[in-house]
Amino acid sequence: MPRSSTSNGESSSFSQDEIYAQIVEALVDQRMLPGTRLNELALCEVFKLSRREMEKVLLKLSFVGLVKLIPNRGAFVASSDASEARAILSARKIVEAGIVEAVALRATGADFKRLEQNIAREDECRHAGRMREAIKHSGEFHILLAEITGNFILCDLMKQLVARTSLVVSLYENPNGLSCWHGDHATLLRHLRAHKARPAMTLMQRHLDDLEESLVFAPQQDQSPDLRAIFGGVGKGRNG
Amino acid sequence: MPRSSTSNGESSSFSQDEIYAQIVEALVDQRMLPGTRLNELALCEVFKLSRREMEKVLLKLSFVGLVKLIPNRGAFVASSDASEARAILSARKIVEAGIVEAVALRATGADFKRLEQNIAREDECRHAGRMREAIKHSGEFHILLAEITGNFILCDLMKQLVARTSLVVSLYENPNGLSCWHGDHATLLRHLRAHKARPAMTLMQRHLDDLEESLVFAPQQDQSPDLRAIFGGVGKGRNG
DNA sequence: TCCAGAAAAATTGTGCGCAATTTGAAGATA
DNA sequence: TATCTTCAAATTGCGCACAATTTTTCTGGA
Repeated sequence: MPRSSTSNGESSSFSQDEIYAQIVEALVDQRMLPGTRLNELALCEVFKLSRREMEKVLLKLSFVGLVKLIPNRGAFVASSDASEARAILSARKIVEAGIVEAVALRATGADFKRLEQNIAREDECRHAGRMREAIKHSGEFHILLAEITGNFILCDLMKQLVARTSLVVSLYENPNGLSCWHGDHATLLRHLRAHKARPAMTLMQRHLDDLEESLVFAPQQDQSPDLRAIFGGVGKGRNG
Repeated sequence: MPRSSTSNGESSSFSQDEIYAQIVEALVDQRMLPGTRLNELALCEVFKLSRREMEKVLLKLSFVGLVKLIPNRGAFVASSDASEARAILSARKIVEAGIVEAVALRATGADFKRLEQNIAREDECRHAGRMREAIKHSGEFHILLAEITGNFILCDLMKQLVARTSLVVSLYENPNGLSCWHGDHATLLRHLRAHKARPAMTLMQRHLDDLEESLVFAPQQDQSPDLRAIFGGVGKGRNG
């Protein structure tokens, strides 16, 4: 008998890793906003997973800071306060400066090709007005840089940090700001191709500085806003 | 009734975090070498923890790469191959360069004091011949640097990387090498006090380069060496 | 209508026990 | 003696059921 069956034989039966990836993707795509409660049984139902296995997935998500587990209350999409948000971006500045330096010194033609393709895809989405997809590609650019270093530890770390950044942006992005520093990636790629490490590092630093400055850390909502708080007090009556 | 009871009322009852820390400490102190099997029930017995809770601790240890969980076989102290060992050190070079730069630019007198005390303690142990303790302090120096940045993400990351480095060293250290670059920390502190970021970064880089070069990646043992492998083939007969 | 207080429902926490697998040892055969 | 097979012991994997807690709903009084 296959190991991952859930008492009905025809389930789609994803593996734990796949489900972890799917949830991360949903968070990155901002389909679930910070503070959203992740009902364990509902997740089990959706993914056809036992509670025990889902518990492990949620544990992993909490270890990487994407989910907060509150005893006896359950799992919530992580909702960073300003200090934590700044720590995430600060960590990125430090780590990505090093990554960019390594890439500038050691990347090959095939690597540049991958970066180029990513930028092309992002532009494509952006011009087609599919901003959500464009933002996703934008994040993947940074992960791609980590991949090019060939260091799986940095790669995992960047996946975490990019995902957490996505949550932070959805919490604190300036609704007026147009978040339009999308030329940066292309410029960075030129620096990398020319093996100009120092300018590449400076640009990455400024890229992340700009992102941080585009955020507005006004106290807009509570530490752990529930669904009710997010969707307002309209949900009380059940009639149309 | 207290939540963490294990059916006998008088247990020492550590929390999960405390036990996690204790195991990490044992690994860092090289009281358990890479490849050592961590028997779940035995750990439950020692720490007076239920299997379920211990499972979570082991899961966390595996997430940070200190333990490898093999399905149906259990938990083993992580035994990195050469490629993984290099990745760990390479990640440290990139991250710690950034940390050192941040510390050089922003650290205060109190921070320098902490570093100074750490160096003093390490020297003390070294001169007293308590090398194991000296090595531990040496590792803590690097964690201290991360703490001084005030960035908890970098701090957690460095704790992981230092611990994993300790495992790598115990696997690959050159038995002839004396591993005597212990003046580096003091020199680094001087650079930091003088806010000389660039020399400090270069020194840290060289410090880690030296560490890496002191390792010998000869194929000395298998991927998952069991206790038998470690303690040789002498254990078959039971008579003295 | 509004606000405590209590009962009910929903949800999470976790020990227990068995199934599945691996490990170790004993036995058979050449 | 060495090697393969077989069987028993040890160990991990995991569903289940109940306990503990929180959340929601219901109720009565001001």
